[in-house]
Formats: sequence, structure tokens, C-alpha cells
Amino acid sequence: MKSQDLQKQIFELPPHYDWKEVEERICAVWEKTGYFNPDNLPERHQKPFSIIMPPPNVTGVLHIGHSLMLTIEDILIRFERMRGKKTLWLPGTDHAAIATQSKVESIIYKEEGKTRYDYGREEFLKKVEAYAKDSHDTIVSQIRKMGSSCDWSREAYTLDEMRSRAVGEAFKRMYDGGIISRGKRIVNWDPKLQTTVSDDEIEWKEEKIPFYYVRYGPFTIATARPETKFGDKYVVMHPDDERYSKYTHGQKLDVEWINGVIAATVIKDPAVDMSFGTGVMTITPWHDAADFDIAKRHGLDFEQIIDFDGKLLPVAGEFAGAHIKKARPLIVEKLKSKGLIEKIDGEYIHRIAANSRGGGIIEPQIKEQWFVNVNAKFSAGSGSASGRKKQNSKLHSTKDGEETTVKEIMKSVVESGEIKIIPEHFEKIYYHWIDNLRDWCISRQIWYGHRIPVWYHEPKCVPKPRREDDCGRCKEVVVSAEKPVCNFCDGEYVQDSDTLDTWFSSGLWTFSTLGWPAFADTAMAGKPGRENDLANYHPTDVMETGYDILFFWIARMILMTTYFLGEVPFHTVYLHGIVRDAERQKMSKSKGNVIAPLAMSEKYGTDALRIALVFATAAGNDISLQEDRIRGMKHFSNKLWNIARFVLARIGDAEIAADTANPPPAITGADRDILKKMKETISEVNSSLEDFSLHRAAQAIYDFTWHEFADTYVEESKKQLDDEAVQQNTKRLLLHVLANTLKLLHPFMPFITEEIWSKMPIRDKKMLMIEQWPR
RNA sequence: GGGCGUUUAGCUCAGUGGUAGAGCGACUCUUUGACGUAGAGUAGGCCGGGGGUUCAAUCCCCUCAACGCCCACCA
Repeated sequence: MKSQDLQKQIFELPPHYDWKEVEERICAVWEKTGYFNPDNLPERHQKPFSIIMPPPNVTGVLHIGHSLMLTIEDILIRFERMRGKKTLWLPGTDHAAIATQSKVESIIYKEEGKTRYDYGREEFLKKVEAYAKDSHDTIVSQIRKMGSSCDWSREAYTLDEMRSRAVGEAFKRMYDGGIISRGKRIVNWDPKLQTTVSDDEIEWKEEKIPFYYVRYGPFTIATARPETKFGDKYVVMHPDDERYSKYTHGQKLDVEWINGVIAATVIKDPAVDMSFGTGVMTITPWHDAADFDIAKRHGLDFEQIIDFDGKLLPVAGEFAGAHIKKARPLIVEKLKSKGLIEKIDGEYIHRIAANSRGGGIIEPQIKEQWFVNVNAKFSAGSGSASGRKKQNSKLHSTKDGEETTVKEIMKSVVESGEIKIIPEHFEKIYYHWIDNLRDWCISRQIWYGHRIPVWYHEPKCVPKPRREDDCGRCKEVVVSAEKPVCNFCDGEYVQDSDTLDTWFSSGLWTFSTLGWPAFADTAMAGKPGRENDLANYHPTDVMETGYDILFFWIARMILMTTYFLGEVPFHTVYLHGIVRDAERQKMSKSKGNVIAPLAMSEKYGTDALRIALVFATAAGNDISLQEDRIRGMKHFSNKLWNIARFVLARIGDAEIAADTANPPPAITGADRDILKKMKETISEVNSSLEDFSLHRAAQAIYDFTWHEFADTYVEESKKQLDDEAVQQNTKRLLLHVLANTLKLLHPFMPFITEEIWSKMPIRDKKMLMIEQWPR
């Protein structure tokens, strides 16, 4: 570049920073260079560094939590890219089965008064897909606007072809390995959405409701839910309870109950809390998980009382067909009239379970469902067996071939430090969750999602064998992505109508996005291209997400990855807090307190929004964001812009090299001071970023820029620029300090720094995003 | 019932074993000089209470309180 051209450019830096124009232009330039794709990075970028983006749901628009996630991850990626790593940040979106389906259901209900059943499965799914596509496009364009330097050529969707293949393969391997099985167990049933949900998706709400003390033969039992009690024929007490020592286990008694005499059986079980209520209870094994366990222990009968719509079954006699909500007061009336109610406690606090995904009140039901058995034993590494490799565990904490369970592995990889969780105290919370972990119900009765790859022989068994000796050889259940054909009879295979919990496919995310299972055996480390991603970028370096999905997602990824790859999915988990408003309320649409990130970035610039998000937040702490704060950071953009204008207007024909490793000599005291402070700042920013203390890094560079560079050195330089002895050196020093400031700030404020950089007289200049990080 | 977090300026939050920090707000000053789309400056704090360790505690330990979160099969 000729120096005359440089001069010309210098004067092009306008008096005000027009972020709208700059952001759009810079964004296009970045994407055109292709450097977001690690395969296109220059030679010096060798060592891989990878982050897989937590995929936003395709249920709407980007919210402030997404912006925080994108900002943090982009900072880490840009920092490592400038440090010379071969950085992959892989983006994607999540089909969010239940959330997306209910969103569309509510839209068609509002607009057309129709339900999904009016459309039928196929037509309804078309509607959902159209909605998802639309939402996806909006979200992707918004992710781009945040300045996210992710590789769109590798974009993934949890429900696309590659990911579907991964899900099918995963299901089959777990099924073959005995980790997944079908069972009739008690599950959380949502009568409103007509599906099961997992334990983690349940939200508990407290409610003050009457607590009834009811006569049950010689006993008094207490219940909050008399409407479930029709079939109660077991009366349970603690074996050590002396009040009831005259009753023996298995003893039969006739008791007068809601709809007449019932033959009751006494059961002694230590699960009963002697100090609660009367110490005696009747059980409803079909509709209560604790009762279910007791019944199983003693081999008792199970009887369904409530149907899947929440209505009472014929066992309820005269109340049959009534909805439980309406039936309760009527049943209480009847109990009263029969003189069975002894007293009513009006102060009882009851916890009710609701489906947190916009569903209804959970009614436990017994249903045949698919489960991931967290306590099933298997040999470590067997899940990754494929091709020639029989066993393949690379974990330090669990040896290849060692007998273990998913639960044990999930815990040990964190205990051993193979996965580090930041902030650390979440490790305890994680362990605690694992200790309480029960089998994971993965089948859902909704339509949008991965269809369970299981086929059942219809008609059941083998009615018309082609040859006599083949009779009975038909497989009743086949696990396969494709529809199987029966070789032995005319029977057909029909696919399971259920879909998989969305977290099942999310759990595979860190490796399904990198080419598993297609390239699991052929990927070669060090070779470019997507077919080698698994070898190059797995395990990933950092998983960054909100602490609220530690269990839903982080835990499931650890489960899946350790099983299928015999590796950890990531080395570090960085958990950020929840963004709250000035009243410390969680932002939500229903509360109307949402700070829309896009509106903020239009008002103050994306850079201001980004640095405001990280500036005052520590990992794991909730963030209270006010618009004032973003505005304050706009002032900082303004400051930086004007420093640059000053420097560029004063440096004449001076220029420096792009590699800022060697500063110009320090002649004056001010020179020495600024270089010393700069060195300190570089080292502070480095160590803070390495520790994931992004806010400390941001503060260090903010302070340096404003108070050391602008307030101090720029002021001093005005005198030095009039002094012929140091004039020329001062110019180069101003350029040098500005160059390093831009580099340090680039991960936080990529647009304005790239723009200023492009106007600077620098030899061998590249895009700032791939320049050498200050040393 | 367990577990965890928070408590610092008027507000929202950083932070450190040794003179307490930012943004916003308040007040004062400053417009041909990089920055009025603002800048410079000032005021404002027994760092939740009590106890302990230490030469020294806002920071480490104990305890209490308030607020918040997570987990849990008291029917």
C-alpha cells in the first residue's frame, strides 16, 4: 500500500461512528473472507480449538440470554483465533420438539380454532416445519447480527438428515447394549398435551388445599386427593409403628369406603413416615410414584383410576366420566354424608407438578414407554464399538472394558477433573442431581421430533407362515431406521408412533454435529474438511451455556458422549447466569420485561451491547441488565472512536508493522509509563480470559483504554508531538498503543475495532480478526 | 427435609489478606482544539449483624439474619 493511499484513508474516518453502516459492511467482509471456517485460516493456525454452539430453539426470536451466550462464545473464539488456534465454532438450531409443537398448536387454535388432530399427523407436521423454517431464518440472521464468528458452512439442525442418522444409530446401539429398553412403568403424564414428560421438565408449584382425614375401617388416613382413592385396597403402615402393632402384614379387613365395602389388605412398609399424618396411608399405585414402588415391592395389584384425559374410570362408580377437578368436591360431599371425614386441615401446603413446557398438571400414569436405564451395567467403551474396534474408551476415570453404568461414568468424569465446571460449585449440584437420577423416559406422544426407530410386527406373532418350519421365527420388535421386511410371513412392520424426547438428540449434539456416526471410523486428525471434524475437534474445548440447563443438557451430553465415543464431550463447562431485569425478575415475554437484544444493538450498536453484557458479570451469577448500562458502553465506543480519530489525524506519514511484538523505543517518562501499563493490561487480559473471567478482562482493557491511553498518554502526546526530538517516535507509539488496544478489544467489540483497524497505516495488514494477538 | 448462592455508593453490580471500584443517577465546570451523540471533575460507603484467626479482615473460619435458587416419592 502506498503512503499516499494511506493518507487518503486516514481522513476518511468520519467524526461519528455509524454502527449501522459499519456493522453491516464488516459482517459481509468477514463472511466473504471465509475465516469463520477453520479450513480457510492461514498457515499459522494449527492447533484446533472448538466450541459447539448451544442450538437456540426454533420457537421465535433471539432473546437476551442468547445474546449473552453468543457474545461469550464469540469472545473465546476470537481470542483463540487471534492467538493462532484453528478455531471452529459450529452453529445450529434445535427443533425443541414439545416447545415447537405446542407453539404451533396454540397458533392454529387461536387463528383457526383447530387442533392437531383436525389436521392429522402428516399435515400438522408440515405446518410445524414451515413454522420452524421461518423461525430458523429469523434466528440465524439475528445470530449473524451479533457478530458471531461461527462457521455457517457446518450449520446443523437437531432434526436434519445427519442428526437423524445419529439419533437412529444411537438408539440402536443403546438398545443392543441394554441401555435402552421398553417398560410399563409409572411416568409423568400431561393430559393437556397428551404426552409423557421427563422428571426434569416438571415444575413444582405450591398450593394450599384442604387435607382430608378420612376413616378407613379402623384407621384414619390423610389425603389431599380423595378423587384418586376409589380403588385403594391396601392400607400401609410402618413395621415399627407400635400404634398399629396389632395389625399384621397381609391381614385382610372389610372397610366401608366411598362406594361401599372394600376388602382391604394391611401392608407393612418402611417407606411410611410415622410422624406424618396418622402414620397410615392407603396407596394408589397407578397414580403415584411412591405408591408404585411400594406396590412393586410387595407384588400388589395396580388399577387405573383416572384415564389419560383426566377423567374418572368406571371404578369410580357414579363419578365415572367426571373430570377429576370437578369430581373432587362431589366426592368430599359423599364422604361427608357417609360420616367418613373426621377432620379437614385447611393449612396444608401441597406441591403440584406441572409440565414446564407450557403444558398441564401432571397426572402420574402407568404406561409402556422407552427408557434409558441409568443403572444398567455395561462394559466401558462398548457403546463406541464399531467396525473393527470392539472397545474404545479413552476416559481416564473409567478403564476400557471396565464394568460400569451411565450414572457412574457421568459422575466420575467430573470427579476426575476430565470435565471442569465453572463456576466450581455447580459440580456439587451436578453430583447431587446424579445421585437422585432415575431412569430417563425418552418417548413422547407428540408428533414433532425424531420418530422412535422401532417397528412392531403386525399382526402380532405369525398368523400365516409361508413355510411350516419358519413359524415363530418372525421378530416381533425390530430396531431400525428403515422399515423392515418380514422374511417369514405376510405380516407387516409398523413403526412406533412415539417420538423421542428432544434432549435425546440434543445429547448427541457435540458429536453428531462433527460427523458421527458417518465419519466415526475414518476421520483423520490434522486433515482439513468436515469428514475429519470428529478427529480434529472432538472432544471440544468449551461448552458454554446457562446454568439452568446443566441437568437437561450438559448432563445428557456427558451421558451420550461417554457411552458412544468413550470420550468426554468437552473439557470445560462454562456456565453463565440468567439475565434479569432491573427488578431482578427473570426476563420473560409474559412479564413484558424483555430487553430485546436487536433493538438494543440498533440503538447503541452491537459492540456496546456485547461489552455491556460481559462487563459486569461473573460466571454463574445472574445478570441484571439495564438499558443504562448499554448506553454507558456506547460512550465507550465513542471514546475509542475519538482516540482513533486523534491518532490518525496526528501521525502524518508514520506507520508500524502489523505484528506489534516490538514496540517503538520509550524515550519520555510518559512513553515508559504507557508501555508498562500496556504490558500489564495484556497480561491481565490474557490471564483473565484463560480463567474465563471475561468481565475482568473487559474491565482491564476498558480502564486501560480510557484512563491510561486517552486520559494520560493522549494528553501527554499533545506536548510530545510539538517537540521535534520525540515527535516521530511519539507518532509511532500512538499507533502502536492504538493497534494493541484494538487487538485486545477485538473479541469484545469486533465491529468498531475491525473498522478502525482497516483505516490504520499498518504494513502487512490482514483482517484484524486473524491478526496476531498482543504478546 | 436437604443443598447452594447473594448481601459492597442513591440504583444495578464488579473486586481484593494491606489507601474501596465501574456504569447510571446527583452536583459543578467545559463548547473553533480527538470526543456536546459529549468531555473533565466533585460529593456519596462502619463492604448485612455478631464472634474468631491474623501485625493487618470487606476478603479466611464460625454463627445469626434477610432475600433468592436448585433438588427431594410426607400420602
